[in-house]
Amino acid sequence: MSSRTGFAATSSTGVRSETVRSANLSMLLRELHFRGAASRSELVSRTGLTRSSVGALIGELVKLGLVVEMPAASDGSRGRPSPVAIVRSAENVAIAVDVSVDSIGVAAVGLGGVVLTVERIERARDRVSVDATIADIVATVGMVRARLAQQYRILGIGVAVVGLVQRSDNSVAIAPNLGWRDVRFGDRLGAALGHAAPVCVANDADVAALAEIHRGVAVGVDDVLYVWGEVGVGGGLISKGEMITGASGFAGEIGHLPVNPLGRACQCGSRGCWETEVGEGALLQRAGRSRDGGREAVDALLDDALGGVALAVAALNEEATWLGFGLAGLINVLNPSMVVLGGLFDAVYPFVEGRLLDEIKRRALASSFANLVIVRTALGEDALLLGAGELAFEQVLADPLGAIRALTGSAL
Amino acid sequence: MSSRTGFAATSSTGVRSETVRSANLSMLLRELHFRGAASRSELVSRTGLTRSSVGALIGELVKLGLVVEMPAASDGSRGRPSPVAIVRSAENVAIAVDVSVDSIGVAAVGLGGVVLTVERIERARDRVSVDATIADIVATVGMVRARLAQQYRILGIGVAVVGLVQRSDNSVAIAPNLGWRDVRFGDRLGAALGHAAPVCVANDADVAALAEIHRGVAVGVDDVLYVWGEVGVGGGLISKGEMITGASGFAGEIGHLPVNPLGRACQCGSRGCWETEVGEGALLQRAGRSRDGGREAVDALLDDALGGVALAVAALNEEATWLGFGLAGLINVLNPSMVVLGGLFDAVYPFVEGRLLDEIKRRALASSFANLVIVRTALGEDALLLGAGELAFEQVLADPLGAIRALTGSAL
DNA sequence: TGAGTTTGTCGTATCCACGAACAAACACAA
DNA sequence: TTGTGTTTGTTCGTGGATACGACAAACTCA
Repeated sequence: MSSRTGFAATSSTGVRSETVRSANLSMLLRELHFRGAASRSELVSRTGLTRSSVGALIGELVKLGLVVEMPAASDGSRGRPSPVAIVRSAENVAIAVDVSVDSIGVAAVGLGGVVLTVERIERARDRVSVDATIADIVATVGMVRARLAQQYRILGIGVAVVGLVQRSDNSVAIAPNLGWRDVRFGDRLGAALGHAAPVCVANDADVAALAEIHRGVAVGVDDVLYVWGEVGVGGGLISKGEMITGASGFAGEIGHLPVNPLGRACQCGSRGCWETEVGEGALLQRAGRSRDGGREAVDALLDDALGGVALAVAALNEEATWLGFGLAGLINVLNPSMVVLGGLFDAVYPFVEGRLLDEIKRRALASSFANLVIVRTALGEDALLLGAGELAFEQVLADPLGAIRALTGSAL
Repeated sequence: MSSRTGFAATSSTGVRSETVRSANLSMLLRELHFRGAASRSELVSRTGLTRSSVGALIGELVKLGLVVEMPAASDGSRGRPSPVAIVRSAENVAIAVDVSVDSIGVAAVGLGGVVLTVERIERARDRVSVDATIADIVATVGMVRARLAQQYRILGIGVAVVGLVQRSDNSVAIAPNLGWRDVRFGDRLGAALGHAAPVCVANDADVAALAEIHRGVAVGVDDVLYVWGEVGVGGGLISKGEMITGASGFAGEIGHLPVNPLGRACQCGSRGCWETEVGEGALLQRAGRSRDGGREAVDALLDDALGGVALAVAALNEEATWLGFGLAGLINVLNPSMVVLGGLFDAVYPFVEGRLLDEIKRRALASSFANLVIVRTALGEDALLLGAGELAFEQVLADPLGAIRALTGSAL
């Protein structure tokens, strides 16, 4: 069904002509934000709008302080040179926050996706309460902001949390590793920061997936399955270029796909969940190590495997088999054109590739496997912060005029 | 993220003012098609458009022959009565086709979702070739059309096929039960029917899900998991009110979710697929019956269970357990707000309900289970035809003016 | 029968993109 | 250096589409 008319069909709200303006502004800003600086003539050909329209629209974005135009330098080609429009990264920032168990990361991300400043603080396991977390975030945001020299405004605040996040109200339904339950985290953090910019909270795997489709290996890919492993396993599901959130925002909990009826108990209450077979603990245990050795233990295990230690190799083989078992199922269910592996799975990939692909090929439908690409993440440690930045920018990108107007104290 | 601006954000095509007209026409027609007849004043309040706009738009739909207005009867309330707009069902029909293994169904579905005429022909297992199928469809369409008295026009042709359908080109990638492989079915059927109306082909489970969200129990529900069982198991995934098709259109093949590492071989080449545990064959075999006894054997089994036959009860209990095992996984992955059970699962539901819910509750995340509703399908045998009708109407609904114009010989 | 209410219709205003005409800025060749 | 051709920004008028206000129409109720 190529029914992409350019409008969302389900919204039963009438469309006025101002909506057109808003949509075109949004489109242009998205273009500059995601695909980088572009000359006006490039924008004309990319958008299909006329020169006059693009001129007026860019003018409005400039007036909003989101974009500047460079004075039209000659690039050697014939004809009058076109001024290059570019987002004002340094002046329009998002505060990106990554709430993990062992650390809290905060970054100022400039429009366009540039990480301007990063601060990460480690924290003890007894400082993961909601209040302590918020206090730590506020302090770290202060550090980040102190290091920003120029004048700037904050367009939004994006937060990635290790837990189930209810997207409708930015609340955390449950975060087992933090001991949180039904916390209106977005509201509370917003109040604590005391800033006008909207706060948007999401699950960490979803945020990582967002980073991957906007700034990573999956740029331009419409149907992506992002799989992230560590102690637990999380996933981000992208369909038609958009996140599948599910009814409450809990979609993507692929770590709790039951795969082994005879498996071991999972912390979620079930047993035989995928993450009990492919999580860090299972891998380490199979290699005869302590389940909670963490990333260092995994690295040691991989060294062993390189050295040919049989137990390590066997453990990785079993990891590959179970990884393929679960992935094949998800591929059959979702038919993605790309699977992106992150975290633990990124690390072990070189050791499991052959067996993993065999297992997937054996279990996935041939038609779905045919056009599938499996890749490792291209983003480093800042993936979550990049994604949280995109989360924060989403509102401005969707409606530049409205969002900037909403920031009343936005006199740049 | 409530970034529903009314426009699709990713489309990098400029929006012109004609697009506004098209979107509003589409919206009004959708309203009348899905929610039934409505007075002009109702439409005004539902869409947020002004009286003048609604008047003009309805006028255009009338001119296109899609809608008629009833002469404004008084309904007892104060004020000037508003004329009621209603779709012209009898004059605007879709040809809906259901290609199953044992039979072919063809219906004429009127705009608004009224089934005007149905014909179903049984066919032998040796008449499932592509050519024979197309011939049978053409003949049956002829029978259906002969029974339509009034003058009418065909707006589209929707086809549900038991197999993997590539949505981009309406081709069937593989249909094991029919022995088809890489068949450009849409194009060939269109040519054979020799009609101007566009042909749209989709997987049968997807089509059934479409029927369910538009005309069944899932009307108005945005995130739905439709699960359909028979010999095989299929699924239709709805996210934010739209079908998740996957990159090629193969998404929803939940029957091939691996669930049992020690399971039996599946026809897909893998082993331990969900459908080898919950399909008709498995249920019958566990009850000591022949695997391919078909629906009659299942009914007999259910009778046995009612009579307290131990083997039948045990088989149903095991069915419940495995059904819950797979459903829990899908619920964790997709976080739907409603699961709809069809076919075999609809039939066995009264016998498995308790154990099924227990199993899901045990294995699904509490947060995802909390707001979940599990229901049986509300649609009878014609579900596939209703869904195929919606498939066919989609283009007209998305762009009434353009679609009608494209039907050049559309002089009603 | 008249007052009050709700709704359709018509003309005007507004918003927005398009298109044509013109000017500006460049490369290239004589 | 100058002129030509090319590409692009700008300005202004036009057309499409909805909003808004005024007025007429149709109905209920007292």
